Amino acid sequence: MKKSDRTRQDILDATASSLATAGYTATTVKSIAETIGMQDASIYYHFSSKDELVGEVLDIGTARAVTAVDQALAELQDDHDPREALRVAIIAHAEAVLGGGDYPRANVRTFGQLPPNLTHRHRQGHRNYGQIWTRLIDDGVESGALRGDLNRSVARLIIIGALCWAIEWFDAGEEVSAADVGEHVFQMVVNGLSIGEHESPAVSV
Amino acid sequence: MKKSDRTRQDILDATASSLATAGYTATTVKSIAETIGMQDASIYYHFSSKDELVGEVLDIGTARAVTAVDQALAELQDDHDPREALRVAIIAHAEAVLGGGDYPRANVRTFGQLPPNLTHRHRQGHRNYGQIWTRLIDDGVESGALRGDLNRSVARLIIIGALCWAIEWFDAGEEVSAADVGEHVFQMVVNGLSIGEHESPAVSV
DNA sequence: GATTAAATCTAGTACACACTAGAAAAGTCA
DNA sequence: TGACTTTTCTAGTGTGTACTAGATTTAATC
Repeated sequence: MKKSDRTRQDILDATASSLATAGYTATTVKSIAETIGMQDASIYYHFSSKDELVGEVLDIGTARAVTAVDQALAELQDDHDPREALRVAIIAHAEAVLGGGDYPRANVRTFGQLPPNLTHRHRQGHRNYGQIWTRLIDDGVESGALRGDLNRSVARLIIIGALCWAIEWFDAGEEVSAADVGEHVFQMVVNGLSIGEHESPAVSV
Repeated sequence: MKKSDRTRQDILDATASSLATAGYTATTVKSIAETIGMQDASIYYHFSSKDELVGEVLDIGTARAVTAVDQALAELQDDHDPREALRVAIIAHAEAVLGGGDYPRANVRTFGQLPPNLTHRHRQGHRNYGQIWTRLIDDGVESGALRGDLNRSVARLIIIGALCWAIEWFDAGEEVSAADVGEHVFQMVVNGLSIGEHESPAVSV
């Protein structure tokens, strides 16, 4: 492995870490360089611009989240309940984004803070990720395991949103683990907080 | 009403609008001034700093969200179901943050992008808002209407998170209204997506 | 060990930002 | 109208940012 590759990796790691904890604006080229003991100008030998560097970090983050969910789903038995698939995916997402490394966390943390060109660059990746969840919900509804009276797209975004927002309050030091958060989201959005019979009033959307 | 008060209000409005759509970093003093046809230096006659101005916008946003939820709860009948209180609060929050004005939207949109001093300044406001929801969930659990096997704090944050993240995808132009989003969140977290009996496996947290 | 290539540093540029000082204009009221 | 206050503008400062050019050092190769 060339020295260049190692340095490049160090830069990516430092950037992911900074993005995950400090956000996009507070992640400056200078601060990244300082973290790994370099001059800021040296970064540009490895990356053509800050946004090129950030973009690569976000690409890695997306890929890792997708891999985590895909892998968790692949380990399911063939005759699994669609609810179980949703549960496994939710927990995998929670662990990837909350308990996992800096890359997926950087992705969620900087969502909504990125300059337009970076937002646009990752639109397709987000769409692809969304489709995993669309399929899970469609399977559930069509097999009769999940309610069909709700807007599936809205349902999908609510689940992902509950998980993504957790990054704002989740504290790895506390007694609640990333998997616990996932389990709670599953319990709430699939089984519901309510005790007793559902009323399920019609929601026409 | 003095001219100064009118101008001051214009500045606040422009700031709220910019924060709600562009976020904290992209909201510059110059851009605010341009919106209302002034020079950027003139802003400082009315506010001592950018963060003082932004802080005031966020204070107003918090106050409006609290008022919206409080008011909705006050209109409930005395013998209401605790689930109905939760429903009303969720929908009120959704309408305030998604369908309402720029001020509450600015609050949610800039969450996680603010400099430390502003984050600290609004910690108490967020705590107060959280307590409204804590009480709603406690009432539900203690009256036997809601499950008691989940961590109530996590449950509260998941509900608020699902609602707050909606600001990232909600499009006022589409056919799904802010109240629809609230109704969906309620249906999911309270009644659940699942059809049929709950399994409710024990979650020990 | 000399030669070449790779990697980093020094020293800058240009620009956008929040913010300031003091002059100018606009508004108020006798 | 004239004196005074309030509000806004012009013209700047200083700082932090991404980024560049070219010299310098470090590593690899013969």
